[in-house]
Amino acid sequence: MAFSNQLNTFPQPGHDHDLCTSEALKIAEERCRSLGLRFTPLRRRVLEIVWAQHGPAGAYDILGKLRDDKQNAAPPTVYRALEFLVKNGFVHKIESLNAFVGCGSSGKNHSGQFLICGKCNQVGELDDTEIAAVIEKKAKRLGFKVARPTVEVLGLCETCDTAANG
Amino acid sequence: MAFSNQLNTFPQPGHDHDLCTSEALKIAEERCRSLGLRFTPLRRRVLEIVWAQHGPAGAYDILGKLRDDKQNAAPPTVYRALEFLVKNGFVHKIESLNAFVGCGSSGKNHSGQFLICGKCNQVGELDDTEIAAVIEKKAKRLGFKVARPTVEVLGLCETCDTAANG
DNA sequence: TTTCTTTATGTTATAATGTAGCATTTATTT
DNA sequence: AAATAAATGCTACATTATAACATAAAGAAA
Repeated sequence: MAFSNQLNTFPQPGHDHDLCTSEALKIAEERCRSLGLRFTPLRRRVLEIVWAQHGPAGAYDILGKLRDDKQNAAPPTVYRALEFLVKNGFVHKIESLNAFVGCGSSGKNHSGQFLICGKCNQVGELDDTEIAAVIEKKAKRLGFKVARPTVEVLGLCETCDTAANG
Repeated sequence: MAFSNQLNTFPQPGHDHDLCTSEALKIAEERCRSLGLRFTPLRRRVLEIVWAQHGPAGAYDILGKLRDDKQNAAPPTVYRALEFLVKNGFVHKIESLNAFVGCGSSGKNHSGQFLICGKCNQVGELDDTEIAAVIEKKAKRLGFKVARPTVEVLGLCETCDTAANG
């Protein structure tokens, strides 16, 4: 399957937003089927909402959106769906923002590396093996066994930087 | 000034805990004086409490301890002191734990790199220029201007790993 | 010194984020 | 069809963090 849009790295201003979402949903659906995971309507809907933002979404933002078509939704509704989506690699939690973003490379490597623009709040996913390798190497040197490495880089994306400084 | 104890990297089981604390306080005091910052009794006490744990401390844990000798302390009391301490590099916030640890290298580089043991909850500070450089390089390649890079590695420290797997 | 100004702290209330626990429903297996 | 397991509904609550305004303390200017 070939996808026309970049699900990785930093999202470009003019990119096709809806296409990202529909591709992500399709990938999740397929992957769940092949793994025997239950991609329920609720989980699907939450994933859709997360992607619709194409930027970090707080759990309560998601809850608000979810309530548009599901009035009885409560915090656990969202948190449980997110738990499933995060556990299975369809969504990442950005710890420094207490927010969630769709994973641009579900199923592949999951290094958990993010570029967070402090201006437009967009998040780019890096998934860089060299970064992962250096972290692994240095940790190992200290006898530390790496389980889940996280890199969250706050800064300024190219678009915002250009807009600000020419 | 030479310090006998390792304020950096992963704390060893037998290390002199109190010495870490007193050294960290001394460093903070000196640095504040030289920079014209106000190292008030409250801020000093909060820093002391953070170091006393020698592991990540939640804001409300700190508040509890603070109340032992300051009954009227409230959340803003602690959060404001922490804000000062973080801003000036004496304390780091571990985003993935919503907790705070004393900075082992106040005043030097502040790469914000942490090894977090999921077993004993100890946190080691890395401060590795190679890791920082790779992140910087890869971000730059995407036109991203790095402001504050954070690396939080969840895993198992040598002590816990040895204890578990021989 | 005395006043002015800034910075820090006190205090109350509330916002934002996240979970526990148990009932009910829906799916899967036997 | 019955039994089991998984997911969701739902209430209540726990944890983390901040807003807003009053007071006090420190530093700068007169």
